Amino acid sequence: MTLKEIAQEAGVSISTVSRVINQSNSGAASKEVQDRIWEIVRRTNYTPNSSAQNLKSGKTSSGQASSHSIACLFARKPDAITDPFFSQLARSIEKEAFKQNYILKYSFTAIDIQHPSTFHLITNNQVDGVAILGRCNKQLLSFLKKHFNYVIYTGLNSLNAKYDQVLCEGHLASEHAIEYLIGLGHTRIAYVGETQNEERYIGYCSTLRKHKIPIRNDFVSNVMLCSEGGYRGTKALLARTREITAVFAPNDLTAIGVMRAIQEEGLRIPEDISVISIDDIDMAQYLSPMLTTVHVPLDEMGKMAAKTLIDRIQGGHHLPMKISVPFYLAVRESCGSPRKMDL
Amino acid sequence: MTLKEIAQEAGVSISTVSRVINQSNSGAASKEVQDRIWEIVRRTNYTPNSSAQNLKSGKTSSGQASSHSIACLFARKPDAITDPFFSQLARSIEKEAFKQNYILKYSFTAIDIQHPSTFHLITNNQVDGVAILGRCNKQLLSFLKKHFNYVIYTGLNSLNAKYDQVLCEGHLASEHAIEYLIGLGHTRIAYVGETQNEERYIGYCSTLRKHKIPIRNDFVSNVMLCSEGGYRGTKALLARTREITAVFAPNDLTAIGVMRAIQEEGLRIPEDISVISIDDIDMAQYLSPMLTTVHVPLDEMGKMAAKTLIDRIQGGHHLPMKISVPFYLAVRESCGSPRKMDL
DNA sequence: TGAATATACCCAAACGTTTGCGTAAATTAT
DNA sequence: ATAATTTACGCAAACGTTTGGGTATATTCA
Repeated sequence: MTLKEIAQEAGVSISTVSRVINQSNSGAASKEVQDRIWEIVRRTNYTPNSSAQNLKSGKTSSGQASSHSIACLFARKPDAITDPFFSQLARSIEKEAFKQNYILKYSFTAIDIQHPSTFHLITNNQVDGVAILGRCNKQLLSFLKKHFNYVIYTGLNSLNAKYDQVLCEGHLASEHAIEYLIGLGHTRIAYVGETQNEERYIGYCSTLRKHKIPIRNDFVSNVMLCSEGGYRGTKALLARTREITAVFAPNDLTAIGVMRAIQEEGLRIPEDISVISIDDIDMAQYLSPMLTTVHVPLDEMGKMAAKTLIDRIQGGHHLPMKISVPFYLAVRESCGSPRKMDL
Repeated sequence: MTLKEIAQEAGVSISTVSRVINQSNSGAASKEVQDRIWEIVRRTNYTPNSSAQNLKSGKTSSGQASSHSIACLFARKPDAITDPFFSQLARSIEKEAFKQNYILKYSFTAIDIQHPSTFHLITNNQVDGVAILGRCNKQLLSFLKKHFNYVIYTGLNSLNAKYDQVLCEGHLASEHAIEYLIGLGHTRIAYVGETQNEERYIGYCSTLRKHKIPIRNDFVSNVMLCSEGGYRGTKALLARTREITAVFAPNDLTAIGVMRAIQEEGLRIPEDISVISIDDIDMAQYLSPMLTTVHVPLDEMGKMAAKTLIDRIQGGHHLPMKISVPFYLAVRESCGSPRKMDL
């Protein structure tokens, strides 16, 4: 079904049909004609050909055509989508976007965004804006800068002030967690997770420093942020030293592996070693012991991200906004005071 | 950059540029002209406007234009994307598709696929094929039937023989798990998970029946497939009866909640109650106790799904294929023999 | 009653491609 | 040397929309 066919059947011109369907008031049609057109539209299940729409309205040189759609880019690592932190974020972004009549058009994960075919799709003004989930490197950033007017960083602090951001301030979240441990009496706190470009690690360091607690190299295991990483890192850590009384993992996924490794070594959580992390993914409260973790309001973040991005697209604001979400410590079972003999 | 501009700069006609770029030999150009054109293309980073391409080549009535892209539809429930089973599947589909120069264009999760705006996007021949993740209802199915030539079911048995399928036979996986429990000596095996339209539940029932073990209503908790569901279902179950010696959960996510509930009641796994499930998501082996579960080769499934769908798109086969992936039991720590007194 | 305005419509150009057809010039065959 | 063929291109239509600029007819105002 095309406008032409509808026009023929309704006995009017194509322009009239177009205007009626798009409700552009400029050249209104009579109630009669409108009804006739809508009847045909509904009966034939007509849907506009978006290629034609885009082609027509996508002015190459000046304005962008609005496709009422946005994209999600999992920038951090290839399988970010399998990290609940990001997939939950994507889900809530989509939900909110949908509410506002935008759709989540692409959500790329394991692919190289700069591959020619992707490049095509992305650059043919097919999406109005992009939400970057996770940090992205310089190269990717400059690529995006070139091709998108509307970009928002979601999830992690990007250290880039040019675009909107909805983020969880990693160093603050870490501080929250570490302060809690210190409050319980811990001083020998290990770190298991990525250390490079990881502000959650920076928060770990700065908070210890603040309390004049030296950062010991043998207390730090640099591993990838996943259960396996947590497991391996902790195994190595415990092979190195048994002095620690607590482990801080930068995310829950890692903490799961950390806990496993500790328990496998015959140690108890929290009696022998406390475990704390950040994120509070759905399953955190169903682990044994229930994970004490800094709750990051993922759904709220996603919602805010979508709102902000769409507002920006619609010209609602022009200066880069930086929205930090609040978090709180979900105190559960995996942390306790260190035993006397440890102190 | 448009063909027109390139043509101008190269001093040739648009048609020539188009033909050179698309390497359609019909009206070849001289080596000289070709070089000149390609030089401009590369220098200016020209990318064809896919809207125009689609518009032109997407014959409404006859053949479809190939966009070298596919879509993923999370059909089962709104937040399927946060279930590692599905997100891992999506990831591997994308990976393989990308290898074959297809891209994963849309992946809808929490949205109503039949909403007008989505409908538009989907039906404007913007994707070559669709991979449905999870089971989908009649309504959705007939919708898809109408609008897509190429559809593949991935993950779960769809009981529909018209389309390609790459699946894990749920009842067999269940049988695998239950047989193992029975082999260990269990007879009082509970089920915690969805019961409607759930073939993993069917497998649970049929395997028990096969062994002449009656299916007790009070051993079955009908809850949603997530950690919370597992937790609540098991809590209710244990409030009802303490006779059970094992719990079968249809997926790992649910099993996490099941384990938590059991441990919270002061019972030990596997000494007091064994827990078994299906999927073997990444973190299954980092739980305490390590989860004994039926390993489903998700990466292989996704890979096969993408391969099959693309092969179908390219006309490689025409009859619906049904590919079942093999699975094996990953025996770990969460199952043991029931204590003597239980028997 | 005539002029101004509003209503209800249509025409046609444009968006960037692809492609059938046409046609000169260059090459080959006879 | 002429005819037949090939090579190397250009012209223009078409895909389905949107939209600026029309033009009749109908309504309102002075």
